[in-house]
Amino acid sequence: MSKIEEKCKEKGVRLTDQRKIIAKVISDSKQTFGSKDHPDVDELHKRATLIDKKISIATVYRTIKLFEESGILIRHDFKEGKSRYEPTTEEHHNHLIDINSGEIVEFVDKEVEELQNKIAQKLGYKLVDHKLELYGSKIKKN
Amino acid sequence: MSKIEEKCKEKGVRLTDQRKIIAKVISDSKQTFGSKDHPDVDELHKRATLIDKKISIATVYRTIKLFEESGILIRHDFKEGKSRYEPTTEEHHNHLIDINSGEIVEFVDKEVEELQNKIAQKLGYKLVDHKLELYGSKIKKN
DNA sequence: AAAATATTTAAACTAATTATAAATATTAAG
DNA sequence: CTTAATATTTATAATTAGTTTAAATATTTT
Repeated sequence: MSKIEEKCKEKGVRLTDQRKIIAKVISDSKQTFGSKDHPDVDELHKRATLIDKKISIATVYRTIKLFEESGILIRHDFKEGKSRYEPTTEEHHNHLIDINSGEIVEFVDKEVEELQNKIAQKLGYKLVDHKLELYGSKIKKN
Repeated sequence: MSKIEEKCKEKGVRLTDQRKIIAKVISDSKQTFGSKDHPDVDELHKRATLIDKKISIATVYRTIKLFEESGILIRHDFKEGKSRYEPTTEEHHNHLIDINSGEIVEFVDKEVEELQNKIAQKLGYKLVDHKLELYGSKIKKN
């Protein structure tokens, strides 16, 4: 059973066949593609239909939304228009997006996290969510 | 003449009546509403029609795009779906979005800027663009 | 002032996403 | 277990933000 399936049980989300498939697809994205993945809805649908060719795009959208609301996965709206998804990880991380290839590099930086909290507090706010995205191009070594 | 009109001249963007109106609306957004504003296209259109009720939404979209490409204004894609706009400022700044009211607080933090550069470099990238958004709720004082 | 070029308008079109109604599957009650 | 009640899925229609197009208007060039 995938980690996402476990989480569904925890959160009381009923697991239908379709949801199991979508859960597996998302789970696998991290496993087999590594942190470079983060598929969009079309890609999730495409991968899901490899398992069950009858699954509809509407179900993918609905399930993704359900999973997001249950904190099972995270949606990202990078600068490209389409949303991209990844399973929720224990540790919060940020993203660097390669502007040439679209590849994603994940990183964690404690300093940044602390700084963000400090800033919010100074402005009189309680930090609820935050987004740090770096866009860059690869430095070639010689 | 508004600052944005001046910039258009600099960049060689021809100023039609409609563009002048839209330029004024954006200029005024910072002036009269302060940093809390950042209107979306609908709001820009609404304000523009107060000056000329014949101006079409397509022109607003086209002009906004033109202004953005000329570096005259900045588009933001916060978590709400619609893009919101502000005139380009000399100094780069970040945004804290009030999740309850949609209000925006702008802030500058040198430490954050430096940190971002350092992180990108460490990952082997040249930082081209970056986005830091904090989402928070107001702390009530007692 | 006429010809060439650019912009605007209104309306049609896209792409991503959401809602709806009928069909199918799941759960609960007898 | 078998029917009624509830939830989910499918296919399709609707919606929303944004873009494109063709005809009308305006601006610039000659």
